[in-house]
Amino acid sequence: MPRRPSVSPERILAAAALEFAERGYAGARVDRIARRARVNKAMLYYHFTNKRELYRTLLRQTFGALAEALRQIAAIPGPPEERLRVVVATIAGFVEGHVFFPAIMLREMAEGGAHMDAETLAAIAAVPRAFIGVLQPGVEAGYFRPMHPVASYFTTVAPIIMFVASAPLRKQLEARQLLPSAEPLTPQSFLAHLTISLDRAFANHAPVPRHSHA
Amino acid sequence: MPRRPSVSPERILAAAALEFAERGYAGARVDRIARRARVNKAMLYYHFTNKRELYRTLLRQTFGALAEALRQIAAIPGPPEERLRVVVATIAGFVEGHVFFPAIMLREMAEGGAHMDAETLAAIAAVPRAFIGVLQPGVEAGYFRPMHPVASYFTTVAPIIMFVASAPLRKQLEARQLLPSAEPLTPQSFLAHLTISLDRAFANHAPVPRHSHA
DNA sequence: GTCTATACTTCGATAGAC
DNA sequence: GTCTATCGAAGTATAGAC
Repeated sequence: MPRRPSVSPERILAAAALEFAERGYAGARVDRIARRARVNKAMLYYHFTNKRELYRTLLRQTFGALAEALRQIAAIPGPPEERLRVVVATIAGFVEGHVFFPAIMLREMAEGGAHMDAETLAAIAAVPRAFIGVLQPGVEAGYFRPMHPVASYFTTVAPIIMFVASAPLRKQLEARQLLPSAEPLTPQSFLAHLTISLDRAFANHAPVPRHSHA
Repeated sequence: MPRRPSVSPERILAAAALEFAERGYAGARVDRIARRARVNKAMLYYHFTNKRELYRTLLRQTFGALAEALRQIAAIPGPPEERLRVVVATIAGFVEGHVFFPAIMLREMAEGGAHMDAETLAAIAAVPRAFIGVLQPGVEAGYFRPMHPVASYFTTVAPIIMFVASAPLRKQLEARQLLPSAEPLTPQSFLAHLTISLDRAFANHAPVPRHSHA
């Protein structure tokens, strides 16, 4: 994923991603996106019609890519616990390659789906759907305890997204020594903590049911 | 906490809370805040100088109140596991009384501390500090497994905030049947899920150390 | 403390030449 | 496809009467 794509629409999308992540939809400036992409503003409108369409395109593309990455995990062989670990690693890896994503995801939840059309909503929904597609078989097979799929989604995804998205704010707090932590928490050790936590949180301690006698 | 305080500054703050939560700092309109508070726009500037000061005041007040609520948990007697449950319930209760809070918290993390001064940063930092003040003694006493305090903070708080904040978006997805969930997940059952999850995730399975032999 | 009217600025979007 | 110039709307903030 090159940081400076040579084709205009891609460069514009890359610049838009950073701008929307940093400032939000309302705070983003079309002028600034064009400048960051080193294209003329009229060029931007030529390719994307308006600010809203540019934003929607970015959302569709980004959430779609994450959903696709998660869907591929379902095919991985091995115990459900292992796939859960891969889910966490996959989201973390996606975020590493799309640094703008956590902020945009937080903002979209706060906005409650404003400036979105049906297609964009579907792309967003594809992420929890893919997650649930990977995790739920493990619940049904009795490896994980009975859980509402949406609950397992938020318990897993929220910490990753919020931890990564809050990095700039945490950095500010640490610089002013407003956090009591001895050593700053690295992404690696946070992911290790989360993986262990989810392993324990989701494990089914009851005997694995063979067939339902209902 | 009355929804329609009779004094102007309070009414303005209440209106600002909703507006900033729904639209974010850049998307919020001073005109709209004034209208929602049923005060003249000039009145708003008379009390709060400008939009930025109004926003900062809101943040200080809100994060300060949550931190205060969390600090009081440290005094509650009983095992650390019980205090962890109280922490979850306290945050959930706070959110219930401050419906605007989750969206604002998500937006602030995404913004990375823009438009904040030292005092506001300190108020925000007070929340994790208070959380850690409640949880960390349980770690040191060996009731919880060794964890970086900031990691435990995000593992606990992120799911609550993101679940509640995402309610409007989830509602949209459910209305279009884009989520595979049989029944929609209620806040109550989500909190039950999270409480059990954290209980297991944080529990120390190793024997409780008496005194360090270091 | 409260209100009306308005100054000043910024921003999204387009016209129209090349 | 690309660029310059600019329009019109919307927004923050204030002046100044009461």
